[in-house]
Amino acid sequence: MDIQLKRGLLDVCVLAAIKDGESYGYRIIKDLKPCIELSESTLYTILKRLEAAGSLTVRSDEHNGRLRKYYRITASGLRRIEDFKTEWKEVISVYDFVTREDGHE
Amino acid sequence: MDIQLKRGLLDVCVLAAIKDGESYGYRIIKDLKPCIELSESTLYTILKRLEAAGSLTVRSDEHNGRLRKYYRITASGLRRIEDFKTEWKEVISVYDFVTREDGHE
DNA sequence: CGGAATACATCATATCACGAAGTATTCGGT
DNA sequence: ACCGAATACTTCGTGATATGATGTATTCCG
Repeated sequence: MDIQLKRGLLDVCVLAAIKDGESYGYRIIKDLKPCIELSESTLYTILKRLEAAGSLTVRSDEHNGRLRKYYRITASGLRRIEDFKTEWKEVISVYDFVTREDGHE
Repeated sequence: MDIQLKRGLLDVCVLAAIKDGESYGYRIIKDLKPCIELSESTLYTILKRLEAAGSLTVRSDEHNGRLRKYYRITASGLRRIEDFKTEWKEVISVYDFVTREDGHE
């Protein structure tokens, strides 16, 4: 998918990936793979950004002697998904403008 | 609208604004206003980018003693709009993922 | 006469996706 | 027992991009 189009979707995709329960980085990437592809460097940047914004919380835990960071969505993060849905109406109207058959007369 | 969402739409909006006939910068902004807002600096950056990409051609003309640059969409630009429509199917499937009621079980 | 509108241009800045590279552990196959 | 793949997270540099600020110059309207 075009990188510019992805920009508006990635953050909210990551939030959607954890909205039904805690998850961690590597698994988020795999869960999102059928939906949208993103690299590790991209994901961890996004997770940090979302944490800084208060959209999710982090908890470090040991899993088989290996560190894992579990991410959980917050109320603010859920709200962000709702805001996205609201904004989507605008996006659709832009899409309609772009794909309309004939012009502004 | 969220700036990240706009990023995927602006180029194609500008192309859509000239797809039914030549237009110029200031008018494009006004024509797009009901659809999507963009500043002059943004528009002229986009027009330059689209020209470099061969999506449109420019023609300078004098209008009431004042310079005007008229932009016309090319076949490649029209194709770009078609590509956008194709990609939109992916976008919709991402949207469905984000807004699905319940999780990946 | 003056300010708003028209019209285009340049620059600096902030945000962001991504590849590359690194560290460290576990697991499966032979 | 060994080795490569998979797991898991981190940091750094780069390139693309939207935007505000600022500038220049002309026309139109009250």
